[in-house]
Amino acid sequence: MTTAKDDTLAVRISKILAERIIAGAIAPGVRLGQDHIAEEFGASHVPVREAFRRLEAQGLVVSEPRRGVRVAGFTVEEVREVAEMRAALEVLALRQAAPHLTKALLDQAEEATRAGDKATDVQAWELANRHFHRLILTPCAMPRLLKAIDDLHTASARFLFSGWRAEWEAPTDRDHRAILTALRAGQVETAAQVLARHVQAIGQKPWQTSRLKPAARG
Amino acid sequence: MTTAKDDTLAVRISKILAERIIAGAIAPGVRLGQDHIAEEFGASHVPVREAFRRLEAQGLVVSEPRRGVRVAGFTVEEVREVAEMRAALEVLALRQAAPHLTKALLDQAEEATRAGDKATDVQAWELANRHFHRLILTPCAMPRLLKAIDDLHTASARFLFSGWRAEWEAPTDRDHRAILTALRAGQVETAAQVLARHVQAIGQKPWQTSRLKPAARG
DNA sequence: AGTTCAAAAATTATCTATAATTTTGTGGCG
DNA sequence: CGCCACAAAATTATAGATAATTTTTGAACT
Repeated sequence: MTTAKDDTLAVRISKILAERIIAGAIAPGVRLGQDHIAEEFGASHVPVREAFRRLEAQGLVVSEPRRGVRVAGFTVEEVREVAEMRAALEVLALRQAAPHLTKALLDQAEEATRAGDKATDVQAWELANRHFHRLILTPCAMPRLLKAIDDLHTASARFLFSGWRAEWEAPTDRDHRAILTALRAGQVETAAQVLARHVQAIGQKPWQTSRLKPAARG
Repeated sequence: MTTAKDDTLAVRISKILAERIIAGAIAPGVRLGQDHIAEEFGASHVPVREAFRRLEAQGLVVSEPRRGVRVAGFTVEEVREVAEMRAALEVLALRQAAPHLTKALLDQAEEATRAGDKATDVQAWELANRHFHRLILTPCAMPRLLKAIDDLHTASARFLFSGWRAEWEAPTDRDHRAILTALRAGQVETAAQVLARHVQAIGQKPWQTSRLKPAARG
């Protein structure tokens, strides 16, 4: 599903590397050697370099000239930053999307929420969660905005998958339902406010108990 | 100033191309042939391709697989979209920056406003305008947010330089002064609201009289 | 023993040349 | 007039080589 056949090789490599980084298979701070990656994919270094540029634009790796690229680390501040940006942009998207929301779309969104209820692992839940957000935001018809939100969502998924949270169900799904209720009642501003708090909360909760440490390895 | 000596060749090429696109030297829709560009810069196609990926991430070009890249066009809807995104993100940045704003910074911002008053061409005014926004937003200390705002500002500059506006001074500078007054009085929310309207207005005004046409060439 | 400096190794960044795939343009033919 | 085949051009990808820079290694010296 993720790797389309008509994509360019650089795009395919970047998608696979992105999946690994998001899933935590490659730790933050680890260096990605271009020859090493090229050899693994049976490719030359040229498409690998292009893949690096794509990942850099997404914020998944950082590149220092003549020093190669390394997996981006994430501090508490960066997690908060991504959450705040998501909140600001998703609220904008929701306000613009609201007039175009149909009953059918809201029903689909409710189904996505139920799918989140039934999820037994983080991956499945995250899939349903992303689906919910996309369903209610896409009708804004602002491609640049949606792309930006999607990249931020990807960054959020990194934090989610790093294994610090066991209670990802209850509060989130309650928020989802409150958003849908408000939207059905035509109370767009209420929905936007709940959405803002909902997204911000994702970036704030876990560090009350456990602290996320960046990888020591260089 | 724009091209640092220790930058990689791909970065230098992308910066020069970005300047041309922003200045309107290359029209929207025009195809950028990699060999053509490579020859002009006396480089090979490898760094040129990497430069394309950077420009793509900034939204200055669009890339279609196996078809090369072309300068991104901008429709009325896209201009609005960029303005709305800027408004949302700059408001967020201002709220976070407000507690760290010092009198010295606000004085600098006022000086930037005065520089905008004295500007005789669009380029000089845009430089002062960007300086003003950066001064009051940078203290938020959120690098990802600031980078996103900067890219959106670049996109705004494209519209500004496309020659549709002769009256770029009066209302903007009035807004700048209102923002500074509110900030000095500690009225952050007021400042944020003026900033939001101010940025949104940039994307709304000109099309009441003259309409921007995309390049006809395909 | 620890620090500093220099040589060596590894890696990045680039170029040249070439092949493969795809798009595009042209011309003929039904 | 439309459609198919063929040719030309451009993008995408590979391979090997070279220059420049960073990192590592090792040895001399205090």
